[in-house]
Amino acid sequence: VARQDRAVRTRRTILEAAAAVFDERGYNSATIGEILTRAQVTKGALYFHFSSKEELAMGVFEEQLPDSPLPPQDTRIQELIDSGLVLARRLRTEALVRASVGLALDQGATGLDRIPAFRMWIDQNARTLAAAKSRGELLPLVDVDETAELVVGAYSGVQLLSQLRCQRQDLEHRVAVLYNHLLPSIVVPAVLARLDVSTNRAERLLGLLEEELVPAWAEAGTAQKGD
Amino acid sequence: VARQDRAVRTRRTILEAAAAVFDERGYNSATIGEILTRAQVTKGALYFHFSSKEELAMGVFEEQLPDSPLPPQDTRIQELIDSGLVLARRLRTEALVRASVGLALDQGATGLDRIPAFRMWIDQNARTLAAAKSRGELLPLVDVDETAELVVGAYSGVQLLSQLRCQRQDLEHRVAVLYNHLLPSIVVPAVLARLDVSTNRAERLLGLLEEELVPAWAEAGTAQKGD
Amino acid sequence: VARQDRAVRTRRTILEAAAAVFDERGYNSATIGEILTRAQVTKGALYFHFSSKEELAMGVFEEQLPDSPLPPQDTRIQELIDSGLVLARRLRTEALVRASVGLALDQGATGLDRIPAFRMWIDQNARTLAAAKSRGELLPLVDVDETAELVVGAYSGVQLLSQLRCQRQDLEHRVAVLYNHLLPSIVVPAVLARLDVSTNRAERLLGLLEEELVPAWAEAGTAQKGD
Amino acid sequence: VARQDRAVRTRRTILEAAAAVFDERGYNSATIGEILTRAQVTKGALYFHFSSKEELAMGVFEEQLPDSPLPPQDTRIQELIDSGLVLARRLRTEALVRASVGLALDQGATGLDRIPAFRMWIDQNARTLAAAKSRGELLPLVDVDETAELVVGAYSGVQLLSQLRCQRQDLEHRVAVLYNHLLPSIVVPAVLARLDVSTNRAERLLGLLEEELVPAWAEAGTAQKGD
DNA sequence: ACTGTCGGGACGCCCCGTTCAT
DNA sequence: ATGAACGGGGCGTCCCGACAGT
Repeated sequence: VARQDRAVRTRRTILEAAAAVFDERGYNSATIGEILTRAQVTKGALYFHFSSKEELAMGVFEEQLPDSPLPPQDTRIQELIDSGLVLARRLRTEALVRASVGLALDQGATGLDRIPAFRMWIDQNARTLAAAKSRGELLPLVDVDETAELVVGAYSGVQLLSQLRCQRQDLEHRVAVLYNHLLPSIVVPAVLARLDVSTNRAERLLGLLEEELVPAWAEAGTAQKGD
Repeated sequence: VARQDRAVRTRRTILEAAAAVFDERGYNSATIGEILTRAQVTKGALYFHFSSKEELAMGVFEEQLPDSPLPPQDTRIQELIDSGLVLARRLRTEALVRASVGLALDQGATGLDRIPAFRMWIDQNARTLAAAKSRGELLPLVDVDETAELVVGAYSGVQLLSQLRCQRQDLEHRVAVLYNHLLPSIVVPAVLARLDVSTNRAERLLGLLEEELVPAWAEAGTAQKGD
Repeated sequence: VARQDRAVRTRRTILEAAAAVFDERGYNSATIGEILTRAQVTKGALYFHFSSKEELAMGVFEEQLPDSPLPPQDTRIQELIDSGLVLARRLRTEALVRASVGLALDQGATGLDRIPAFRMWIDQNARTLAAAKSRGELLPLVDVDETAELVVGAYSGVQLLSQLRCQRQDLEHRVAVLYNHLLPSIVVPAVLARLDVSTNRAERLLGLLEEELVPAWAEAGTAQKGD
Repeated sequence: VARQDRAVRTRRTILEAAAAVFDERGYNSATIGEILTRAQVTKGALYFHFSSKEELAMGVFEEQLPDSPLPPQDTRIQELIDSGLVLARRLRTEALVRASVGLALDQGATGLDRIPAFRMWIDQNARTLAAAKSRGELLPLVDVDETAELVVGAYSGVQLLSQLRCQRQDLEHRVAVLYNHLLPSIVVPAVLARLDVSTNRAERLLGLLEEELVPAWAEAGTAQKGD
């Protein structure tokens, strides 16, 4: 099994390097060669784990799926905000997440099916919004699907601009601004007043997670999901 | 001089083809070869007009600068909306505009200075917002610069998602949704009630422009600018 | 006739520019474009006078044929030396001569027949050596043809090395050294003692020429040639 | 390791083909394509071993450095002659040597540092001449450095002319002629009389080398070097 | 099972000599 | 004599196999 351990590590190394390069250069300009150099791995190794550049990209793509589940909140809409803020933070700190989003937005990623990634993201938001609506958190006129697409689209754009202007350094702030501007037209005033959209909320949330309080409500969270 | 006419036409043909390819493939994946094929032009012709792929991209970039001036409106904020809606429409109908925006958002466009394009767009919005604010159209807490960046970022993302999902066919609708969600947190209620954010407004505005009523208030518009 | 004057001047301008570029870059790396720029002439003009790059090179090649005839000397061998020293000087000062020699030595000059140039040069030397021999200036064992080829070959190499080391700045000195080393094995001691191989001899000779004493023995020279 | 063997062979094949093409066409006119064809190798193979045309040229350049050491002789000046004659022979029989010299003389070889090659050659000659002088083999007025440069330059030119006229077929003869003409003004008569400058001397020397008498005085030679 | 070396070839960009209408 | 267009290659990049070791 020692063998497999190493294999897993190698795979991870490659993925990490690929993520970095994809993020910096975009799919097309990223070269296998640079990934190789950065991962300190040879062609043979890479092609053992991934049989093509495309598959490598898909590997990066899928690697970050396990969204860390977040602590449940009073309102669904707060949970929506939380996931957005946490994503912002992870975008700044985790190359794989960065590359994932980058790839999804990269027009040049020929042959990569970028739609599912957005679908998942949108659906996730739509589900949360639907739950919020059924609990009376949203204004009556809100169209859940439309809003979900809007939020994802706007978020993507904000992230892109942040990247262009300052390497995403102010991403969390920009995302907070985005939510602050969108929520008044989505959420009922009573709920709106109680939402926390502060910039450092993501940090606090992730702090909690690492304190291993996680498992507790991780289960609770999934149990509660179907309410 | 007839000679030069043809040159101008050729240049235009190339630009148009380049715009299409850049739009479809992204800067990096676009190949000179495909542009050549699409433009029905030879390498020689292309390299006579543009000395490199990069310069070609810059050509596309600059070609659409002439924002058609729009008719002045009662409120500045309505003018902001108008420019957004009109841009949405042009994005759907004009390949060059499409490519311009695509290029500006394209990470792979090495050596292309994408920042100025955004700067201009943001500044334009910031100026309009400032004017609106000084006329009491905005809520007191609105930070003009922050909001301008937000609007541009969100718009970009919405446009990107629309492209991905349906080739921008519903772009105008999505932009309208965006404005409908953002404005309540920006504009004072009194003004908000009078805004027109209908999807087909862009079409109507551009219809007017072509009726050549343009010159009339084009002058008036500039004269009034200083109010 | 004014027309023709201009044509001649244009032709000359082009030739001069071509010479410079050929000299600096070599035949293959020289580009029509650079010649055009340097000559301040358009493509049409160039292709009116020379129908191809090759022909242009041939033009450069032939332009310097008119070896300025030199004043006759007591011994034929001194005349041989004179022509070598004068060539050295012209190589330093006249771009066309430089380019001519450069082209003749340029392996990359595809399609250019470089042999005739050498033939002429060798034959010229052989003739002078033969005359010298018939007048008893040479050692009995000297093989005129062999020696002529040797001199031309050695001269070429010395020139090349001088170019490589210092842009031919010391060419005249090197040529003098060459003659000083070769002559003892070619010329009879009595003549050898009276030869002038000083470095600045070329300058003095060319000085004379410009004082227009030229025509006088120019005729005399050709008359005497057959002796 | 069998793998590596093949690589070494491939590398050699490429070098050989490159040498041939560089020799025939000159650096600039030589095309990678022709080298590929001649070597029966694909671009991938070539660019695995050499990352650019320039580096390929440098490879050719360095490959022939190992001057076969020659048997020591009674006089240093004879050793000088020997090295010249042997080089002449190798120029005729070994493509790599030919290309090396060709490249060094090729003006078009942009980016190739041709000067060191000449420096080495000149210095080698200068050292031998200096040794000869200190042993009283040379005429008192001989300037060692000047003469070394002369010899190298003249040799180069003679070689060039031989190539042009008959593909270097008579190179050894021409080199012999060169030495025969130069030596009388360099060497004292007593030594001069005993020198062997016969055309086929190179062949005899190389014959000895192959008879494996080599090692014997190869050591002796280096030991003796300091005398 | 995994890693490294060497090689294969399709393109990509662009340079450059040349022609054609005017 | 000119501006515009033509098109053949040139060099180099890059994704990827084919195997040989381990």
